[in-house]
Amino acid sequence: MEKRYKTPKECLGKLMPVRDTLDIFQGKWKIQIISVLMYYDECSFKLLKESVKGITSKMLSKELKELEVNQLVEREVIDTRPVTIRYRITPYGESSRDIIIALYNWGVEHRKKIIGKE
Amino acid sequence: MEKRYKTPKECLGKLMPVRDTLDIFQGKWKIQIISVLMYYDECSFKLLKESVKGITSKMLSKELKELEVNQLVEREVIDTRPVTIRYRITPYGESSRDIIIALYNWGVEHRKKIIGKE
DNA sequence: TATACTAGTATACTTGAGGATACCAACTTT
DNA sequence: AAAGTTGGTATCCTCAAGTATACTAGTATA
Repeated sequence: MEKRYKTPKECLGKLMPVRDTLDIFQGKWKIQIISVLMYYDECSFKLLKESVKGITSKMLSKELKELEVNQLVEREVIDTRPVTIRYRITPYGESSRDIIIALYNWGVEHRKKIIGKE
Repeated sequence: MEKRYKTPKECLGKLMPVRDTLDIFQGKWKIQIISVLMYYDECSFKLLKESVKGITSKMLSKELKELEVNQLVEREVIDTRPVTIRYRITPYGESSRDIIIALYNWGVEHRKKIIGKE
């Protein structure tokens, strides 16, 4: 059995997938938007804006477009009067649920720790 | 059994822990630094800088300080000549492993999907 | 003596993410 | 006809995150 050393090069290889993920979910809003869509299953622009507290129309619109490009979210126009727009997580977007859950759980524990101290 | 409706207010409650977590891990580098520290168990400043590709001394120093403040990373000065500095994940920092794993796994699957397309 | 290494600090600078505000089209309601 | 609703755009602006570059103390090594 050969001896293995940990190297920056090997480390970078392990780090790459994490970097890729961070690239896609970067920014203040994308994770929050996905979380909200997972909560509601489907959602109008207005309801999203109310639920992702603090976000402006401009940012919400921009972030939704980027999430669409990456096929994490889909936008459906329904021919009613007036037109209804429905945002929804795609099946692929569903694959990020583990990330959301991990973030959620950590946040819950973190809050317990912080409160326990004060 | 009472009927339950999903509301922006209830949604915000569910979203709060996620927001808390995002606040702490925000930025381009913190998750990467933690990932690298988990890879090596312990690590010098130099090795960290080589492994977190692209980071500058200033950013690495700054981010490490913030991670220390949040008790996710510890810095040990060892009285050798020259002085050795050892960075390490704290036990509390270890609790973020699930997040790192989720990000890693998603990145791996994402890469498969992207490559499969080209 | 001169060069090199570790672990950073100091300073100046850039840039783009995000915020604030106003506005718009298409439609409905009163 | 006027006001309200949804689902956004269009501009302008700010600030902090991040970059670039140089430099330092203390030690070791050639």
